[in-house]
Amino acid sequence: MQFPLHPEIVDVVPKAAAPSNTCSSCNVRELCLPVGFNPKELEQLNHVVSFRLQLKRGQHVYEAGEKFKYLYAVRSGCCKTVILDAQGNEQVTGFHLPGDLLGMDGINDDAYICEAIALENSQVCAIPLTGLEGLSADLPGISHQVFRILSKGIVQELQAKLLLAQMTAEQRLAAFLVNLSERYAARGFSSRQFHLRMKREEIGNFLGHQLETVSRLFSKFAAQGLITVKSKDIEIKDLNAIKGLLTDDCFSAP
Amino acid sequence: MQFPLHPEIVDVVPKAAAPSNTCSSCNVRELCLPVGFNPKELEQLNHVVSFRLQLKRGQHVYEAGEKFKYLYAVRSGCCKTVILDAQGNEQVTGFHLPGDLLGMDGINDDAYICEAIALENSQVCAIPLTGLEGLSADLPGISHQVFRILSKGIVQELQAKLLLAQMTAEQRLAAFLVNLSERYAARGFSSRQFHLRMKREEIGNFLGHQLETVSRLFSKFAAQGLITVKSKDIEIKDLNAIKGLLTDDCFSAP
DNA sequence: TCCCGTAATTGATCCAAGTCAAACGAAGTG
DNA sequence: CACTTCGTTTGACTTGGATCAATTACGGGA
Repeated sequence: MQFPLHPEIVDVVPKAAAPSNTCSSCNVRELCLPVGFNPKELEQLNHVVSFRLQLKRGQHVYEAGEKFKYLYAVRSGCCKTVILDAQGNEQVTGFHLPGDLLGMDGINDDAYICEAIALENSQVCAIPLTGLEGLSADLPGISHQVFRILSKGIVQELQAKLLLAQMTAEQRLAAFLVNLSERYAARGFSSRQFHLRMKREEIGNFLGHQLETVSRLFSKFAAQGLITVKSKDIEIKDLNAIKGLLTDDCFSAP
Repeated sequence: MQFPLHPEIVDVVPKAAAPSNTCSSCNVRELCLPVGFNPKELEQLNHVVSFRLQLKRGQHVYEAGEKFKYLYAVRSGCCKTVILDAQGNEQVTGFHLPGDLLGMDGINDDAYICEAIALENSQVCAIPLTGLEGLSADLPGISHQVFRILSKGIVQELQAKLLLAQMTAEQRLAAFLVNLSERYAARGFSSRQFHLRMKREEIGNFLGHQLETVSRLFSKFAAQGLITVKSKDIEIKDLNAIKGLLTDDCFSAP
């Protein structure tokens, strides 16, 4: 079920053909690049978005080494980003939900360092950076918005560093669940029940562990009554207890 | 020997008093924010830099939680950046040499997430982001330059993630030495001999290991003839062999 | 509906790195 | 200069998670 690395044909959703498909009407606009934009700014952003891609599960949004052209905003679905080392080992660098921006690693060297792959059928919006720069004459706040979003990317990576450098496997998985729960909640989905779009192997890789470790910990958490696990369906039963694992104070008050 | 967290008095080096202290004349300008700038752009940048700080070893450039005001460029010396978790555990997020920019994590939420501390007597230049934004009317390339530098920060963190998630202790220390060696070389210092400004504990923390592990590996590398270690003075004896550790192919050609 | 390939679980064993501890060395202070 | 403190090295032992291996469960296609 391997899709071609870079599909020749993808469904391009032209702006004109789907007038409802705008940033102004997008239900993740407050989680995405235009967070806090006024209607005028939103309207301008509509014109900057070059196109929208409909991706099937397994398809690439962009590949490592490809020339940087766009930032991509996830509009629906779920993507993973991956960095490859010299020997071709994959390291999953993130899981991305609607509103998340992909491709920020490509600006520096004008080529994507990571690659982004859809974990389920997904829509992404292609936003040319030059287009945003063009807007900044009219709307001077745009550049600052991009600064903030890039800075947010840095902060997220720094926090991931903390997780990878200091936390136990148990804590990492707890942090992963809390993070997903909060992000689903922010998007209007249940924070208690959700369906994992990635497999154990990808979770393990992302967290710096093996898939067996992830599987064992899911079982352990379930046995402790913290969650229920039915394959990829997770139900959070005791969010506070899961959060409690993150503060490694083993003498914490009951 | 604990310095006050935020010293009341620091030596402020006013621009007017030290005309040679400009970006145009700075010997790390090609490694710093103005990489690739033409003389006109450099001249403009001189006026944006608000002040330069002279820091003693142990002094903070900025603290976590402090309101974001400036990006700081290391002009001389060496700084570390540190992120603190909920329990106050420190995670060293980077070691910064002349030309490196600090504080990019502060843009997102308008407050610094990390803190930056001088590891030796150091000079840093304070660059207000608003000042850079002000320049972009005249010099439209400035914003893109900041995008690139923020993107570079993201790429560096992604590579660090790869290191923390996949590499053995040996590989991490090897990567650390190669990285330092290359960065010293880029600054015109010896790539073979250098003086570590940080202690074993800080190296270990940065690499996600204990200080004992770092110490043992320095001894091991020395026993293998890859380096010599005299306290904090390192001499690289066989850079290729050290690089070879990074490609974990144990059947690599001789 | 039944297959078949993929994903997930669980067990047994092993090892890299952590932890604890002790001794040594270097650097700053009165 | 000696004292004290901080940093480093090295050893002995422990352990969390990796690795190897064997089932079991799931999901998509005919």
